[in-house]
Amino acid sequence: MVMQLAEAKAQFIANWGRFGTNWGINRTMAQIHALLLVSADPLSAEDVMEQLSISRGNANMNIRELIDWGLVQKVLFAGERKEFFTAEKDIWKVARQIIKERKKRELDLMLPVLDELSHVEGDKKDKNVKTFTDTIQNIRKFSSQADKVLDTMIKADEHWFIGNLVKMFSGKKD
Amino acid sequence: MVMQLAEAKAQFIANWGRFGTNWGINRTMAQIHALLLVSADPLSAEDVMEQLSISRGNANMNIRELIDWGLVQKVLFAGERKEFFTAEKDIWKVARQIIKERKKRELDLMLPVLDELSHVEGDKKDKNVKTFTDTIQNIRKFSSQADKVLDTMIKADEHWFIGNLVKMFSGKKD
DNA sequence: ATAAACTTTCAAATAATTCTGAAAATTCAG
DNA sequence: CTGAATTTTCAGAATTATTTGAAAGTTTAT
Repeated sequence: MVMQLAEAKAQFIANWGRFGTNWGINRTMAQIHALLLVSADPLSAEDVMEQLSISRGNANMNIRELIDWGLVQKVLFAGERKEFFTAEKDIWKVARQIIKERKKRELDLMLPVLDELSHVEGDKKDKNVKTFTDTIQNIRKFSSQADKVLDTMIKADEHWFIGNLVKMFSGKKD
Repeated sequence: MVMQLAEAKAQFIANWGRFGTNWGINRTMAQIHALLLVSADPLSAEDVMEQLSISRGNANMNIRELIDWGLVQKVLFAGERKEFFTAEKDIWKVARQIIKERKKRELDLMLPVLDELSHVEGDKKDKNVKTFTDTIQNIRKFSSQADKVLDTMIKADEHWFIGNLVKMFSGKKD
């Protein structure tokens, strides 16, 4: 079955919105992002309000949030008073930006907490103490490995990264 | 500063819970998971209710959800009528299980939608049509690459996987 | 079969999040 | 400056998500 652009766009926006809620992002923010991803030209706040049937305040706040995340940019046109907004369309760049921000907001906050928690006072023979310290260590090790891998991804060029993964995954157990 | 076990445990549970909400998981579910992660022995529903000050219904529903996710198992003791629960403590296994489930619940649902959306009717010269189809294609390509990488991770053994990543990231631009 | 022990369900209550829209603030052309 | 155009703010409303707890359901020992 073949769709018209308007219907396909609506579908994409709805799905991207639903998807977003699984990632701690609110539905509207994800929908605005989706709308900008598939719009050829920058849109004004009014365009966004109309196309998604949302209020001015809501549009404003969520656009600001998208700008904070580095996923959307302001665009100004000569002679136009209004601000317009556009989204980065290269998905590899989008993914890297999201990884970068989430790492900053989550992993970088979690690591010091784990360090703190690894100094627990108590009898090493107590199995509850042992389980606690072992689990925290385990998480700490995992997290700092993830930290390194993510840092590399953030800096990586798409082709280099994907090329390496292909090499890695096609070579079986080498 | 050195903490007592009880305090450290409370801190860990609180942080893991806060963390979870960024991942589309509700706070209580993440807290129960945290509690089980640092408990040496399996806990009963009552233990969970008491230690987290939550109701029976809440404990029951969230434990079931954790079981659905494959992160928690029921444990029965001979002669005991009550059910007990325990969590997998190896974080690499936990991460793989989460990847597996999220892939099933998200990526596997998204891919067919993207396929559907890639058949848009319309003038190829229309830049809105072009932007739409290009963006969808871009996302599709990215998603199916991610799909392959995640499948490999799900099957991978920790040492093989980490070993390869280290090789990949220490070799610079080879 | 009975009943105690335990688990599950789910309607209603509560809490958390998101959204609205009008007012305040800002910007800028004239 | 002035005031029209535009953006930002935020208290209250609306919506959505989570939690409670009592009743219903299930299991098992006797």
